[in-house]
Amino acid sequence: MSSKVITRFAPSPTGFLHIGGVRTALFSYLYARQNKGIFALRIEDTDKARNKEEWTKGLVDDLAWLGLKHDNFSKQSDRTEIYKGYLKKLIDSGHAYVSKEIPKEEGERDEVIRFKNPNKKIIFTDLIRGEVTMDTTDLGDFVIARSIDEPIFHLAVVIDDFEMGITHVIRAEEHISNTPRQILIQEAIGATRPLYAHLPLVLATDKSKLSKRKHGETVSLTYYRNLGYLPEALLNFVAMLGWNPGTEQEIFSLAELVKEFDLSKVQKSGAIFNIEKLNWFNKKYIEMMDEKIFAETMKLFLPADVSDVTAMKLAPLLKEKISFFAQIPELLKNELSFVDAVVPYEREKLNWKQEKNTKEYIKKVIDLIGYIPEKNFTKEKVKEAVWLYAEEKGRGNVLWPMRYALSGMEKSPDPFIIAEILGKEETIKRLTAAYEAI
RNA sequence: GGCUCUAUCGUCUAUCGGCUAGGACAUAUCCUUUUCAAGGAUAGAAGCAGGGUUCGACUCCCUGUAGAGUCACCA
Repeated sequence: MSSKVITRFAPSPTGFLHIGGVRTALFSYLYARQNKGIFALRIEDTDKARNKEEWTKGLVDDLAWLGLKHDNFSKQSDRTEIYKGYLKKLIDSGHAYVSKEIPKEEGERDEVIRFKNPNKKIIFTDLIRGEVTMDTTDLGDFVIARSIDEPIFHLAVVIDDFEMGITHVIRAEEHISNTPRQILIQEAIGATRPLYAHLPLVLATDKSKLSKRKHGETVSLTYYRNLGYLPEALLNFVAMLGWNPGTEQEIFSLAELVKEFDLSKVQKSGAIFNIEKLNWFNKKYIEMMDEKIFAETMKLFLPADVSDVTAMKLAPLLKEKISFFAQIPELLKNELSFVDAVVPYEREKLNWKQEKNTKEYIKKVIDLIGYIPEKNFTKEKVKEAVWLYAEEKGRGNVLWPMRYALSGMEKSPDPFIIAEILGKEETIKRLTAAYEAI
């Protein structure tokens, strides 16, 4: 019988879900799903001093937002009795002992439980790195519990992985040096050894491990979530950090990742988190977004004073411009500020290059679009009304002043879409103002 | 410092002994275009160093170098 694959993601609730954690969770999820296995979420909250219930909620919520559904959920704080049983057995069998200590720091006990280190060489196979050998001698008799009721990380991990039947421990590279001592504990309690896969680290631009202390809030998923990055884009981006299918495909849905992901193709070296690439992925996913969903999401980032009608007209424009939603207010304030009011402009700039007949062109444009019924004032209709004339007189000669009169800016979207956004009345008003100014 | 891991364009990476070293992001230029953006095209840009092994090494081995991780009564 081949045992069913069971993977787990085991964060500690001491802060926001870390971007590296996102990838660890994703790879564990992918591996479980592609093998029709189980993906477990386990909250490692043995350190009472640092944990907060709200972080647990945040972790669960973030994972749900990403679409990484877990099949079962557990919390180490619910399992102290179980650890206690193992701890007793370990002490009775001589694998562990109560040790008198001299507390070095505040909060430290004068009595802890240490593991009796057999001081041997541990060799384990890592699915990504191959064979790793370490001598546990230099570990000494390490602490496995603060007291009989308070196990620490190493003990709890081993017991849980064993009891939950975890077959594949997929975790970050920083745990590689913890593995030998965990294997020692496994052997002492008679647990089977899971398969290990230590993922390369996600690095900051300076090549150091992304850490909250050093790199601030930009290491948390929440940060990107709040900026309006899409979960699909984040997942896709993070998946390509350290893994690739060996083909030239870059855009992958979660379902495709489940199909294509290959643990043995995971990179050995750390990957720098490159925001530019994330932006590119996110832009691609925004392009693929359904219009309605885009509009709804967009509203969350729109300043309160933008009316729903204007918002709807703005949507297609914004959709092709932004990389992430939080860029919207800034865009509205600068590039798209003409929506609210005429931007004061320089009269001479109404002329396309050295053109002298601008006044005449503007007049004609006002006439042409005047025939369009107000309720039918769309960018297609406006273009239709003006296009032939523009072709005749030279597109630049006609369209540049039209656009400049409407936006007051040298760079802006095309005049037709601006006209639609402004509406007939405002469009004619602005064109007339330009006509009179020149 | 000990232990461990890692090492191809600026960044993410392909190559599992045959390479004119491929792709993507970013950058630059050009085209398209009323401007911007988008789109299209093109360009520049890499095998850490030194030894082996081999007909042939980016690929395998060794040494060095560099970087990272870890050395808690955190996880």
